[in-house]
Amino acid sequence: METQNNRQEKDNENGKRPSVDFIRTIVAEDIRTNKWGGNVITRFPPEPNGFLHIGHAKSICLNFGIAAENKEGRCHLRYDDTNPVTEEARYVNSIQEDVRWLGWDWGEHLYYASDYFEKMYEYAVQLIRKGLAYVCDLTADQITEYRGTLTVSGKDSPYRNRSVKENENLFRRMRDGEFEDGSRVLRAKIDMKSPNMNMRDPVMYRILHADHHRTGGKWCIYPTYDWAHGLEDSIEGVTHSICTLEFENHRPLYDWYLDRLEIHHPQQIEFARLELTYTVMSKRKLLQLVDEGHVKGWDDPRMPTISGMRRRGYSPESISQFCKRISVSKFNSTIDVALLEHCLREYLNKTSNRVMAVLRPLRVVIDNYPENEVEWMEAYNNPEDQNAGTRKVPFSKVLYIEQEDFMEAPPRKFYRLSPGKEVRLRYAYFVTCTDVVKDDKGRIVELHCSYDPATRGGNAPDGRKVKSTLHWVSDVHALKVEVRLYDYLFKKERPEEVSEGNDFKSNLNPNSIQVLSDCMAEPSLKEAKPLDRFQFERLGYFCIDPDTSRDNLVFNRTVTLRDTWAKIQKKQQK
RNA sequence: UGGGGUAUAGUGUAAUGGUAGCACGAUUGAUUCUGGUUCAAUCUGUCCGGGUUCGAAUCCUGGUACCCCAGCCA
Repeated sequence: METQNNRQEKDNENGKRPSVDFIRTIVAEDIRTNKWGGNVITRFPPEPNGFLHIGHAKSICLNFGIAAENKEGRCHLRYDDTNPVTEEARYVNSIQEDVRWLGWDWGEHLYYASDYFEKMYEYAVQLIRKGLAYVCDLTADQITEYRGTLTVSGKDSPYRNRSVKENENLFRRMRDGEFEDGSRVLRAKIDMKSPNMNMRDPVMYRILHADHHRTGGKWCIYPTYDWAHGLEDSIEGVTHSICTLEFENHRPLYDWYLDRLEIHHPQQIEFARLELTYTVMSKRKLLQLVDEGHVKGWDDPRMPTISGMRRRGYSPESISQFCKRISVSKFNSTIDVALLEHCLREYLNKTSNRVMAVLRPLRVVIDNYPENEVEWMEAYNNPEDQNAGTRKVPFSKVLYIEQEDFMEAPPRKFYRLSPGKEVRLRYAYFVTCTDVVKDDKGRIVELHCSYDPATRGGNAPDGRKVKSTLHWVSDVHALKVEVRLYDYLFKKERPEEVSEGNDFKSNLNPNSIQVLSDCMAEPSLKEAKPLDRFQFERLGYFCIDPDTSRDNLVFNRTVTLRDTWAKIQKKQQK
């Protein structure tokens, strides 16, 4: 919010009007004209049938954000729990945890659509009495048939003209459980010839003898989305009911119900849902990945779920920043995941303590360094944050460096270690490679180097420069840790683009996870706790996974550092 | 001639009749004890055709493309 205010000030300085998205423009105009008595009441209305994902975060930041920006604003967290067959209490809990983690507070405004069931029933009776709703005995197939198609208008149900009395009686008996699932529905009497399919006598209630996660067996009729949603908004006094684009066609129905009932009528506003490259965003597809075991659960660090991203090492700040940057519009867009990663790195760079860890260790012996000697070298915890202080890192005769930091026959622009070359070991000494030891298959197993004692701390008194600085870990002090490397879940930028006969899962990336169990980390990491974040120098940002145990530290790679060398390599290969 | 939406650099997003700007990205260079960070420069754009106007991304008009709708899901 601070950023938002700063931006507005800056724009005003230039004499320009602050640029805000179209929804905030509407809200601001409504405040100016006192349309809602100065109130701004929004809501975030998830159905508890899955975990929240980054797309929901966009909606959360929008709804809670708008409320927070306005003096009289508030945002409700409301569970849209009108379908007992797909909803579960465990989802209710995860949703609250995620919204809270993202930094938002609904205060006492936590609501459930299921708490309004009685009230909704009464409103339905009102509509029946006004002759605007009727009980229909057509089967589901028949209803579909009578509805017509996009280009052919529908025809009236034979039950459309039942008397008010009969409708009231039948509806009462639906509620009382006299009828089987699917045998009858309550429908709004609107217009079977409407070009908008949603207006062709939509179903308001269906019979469902199913236990609800909150109301248990109390109800056997459940309201449909269109009937329920506007009532929920109305009952809560919502002013701006913000939803995604696919509900645009439903707005006339939203308006119709509230107009006929003559009750508080919020304004529905639609925006484009978030799509991201290299991932899928629909709950249905994410559920499929979980159920079919393509990932280890809703909170798998590869998932675009809030819980997955949290476990991966994302901060709420970076997600909020991302939502701010992408803004809100009605254009169906796909955001480059690089922008998300940019926001992530931006935050992590400023806040993460640096440590040294080696992912694929290569043993290095410093031949001229005294046996059994240990020096504790001073290292900055975070060069971006002076308050982060320093720590001591042990240096000794036998070390590990990264396998990829050594090449026997280096290509052009390879600045790292190779035979005869001198490099710096970060915060320690300059070393020169003197010998390469191989096994009988010709694989490099050990390096021998000499060090220059005059370069202690990392600088040469004679002023000579070195092209490269390597990270390292002392053998005897090293913590052996597990590191899980993640890549995009899908190989294609747009996983939905598939060849004939395939679905999005054919684009799954088989290498989206790689587990390294023989990594070496500096000893300061010993006391790290789940969700602690670090930068492994020169490698990326890492976060302790909850799978960590006392004798096995497990790290998730949140995101790599930007890697110019990798780009050069890629180009050289071409 | 079913209805409802949307079109601005590669990706997003501003400009509300008056210099098409910003971010990400890409490229190049500088700085650097992280090939990180930071800094500088460069790159690429108004869907198409007419019209109104001194002046159009913006207004009018005619096209085109894409998205959504035929659940008793939300």
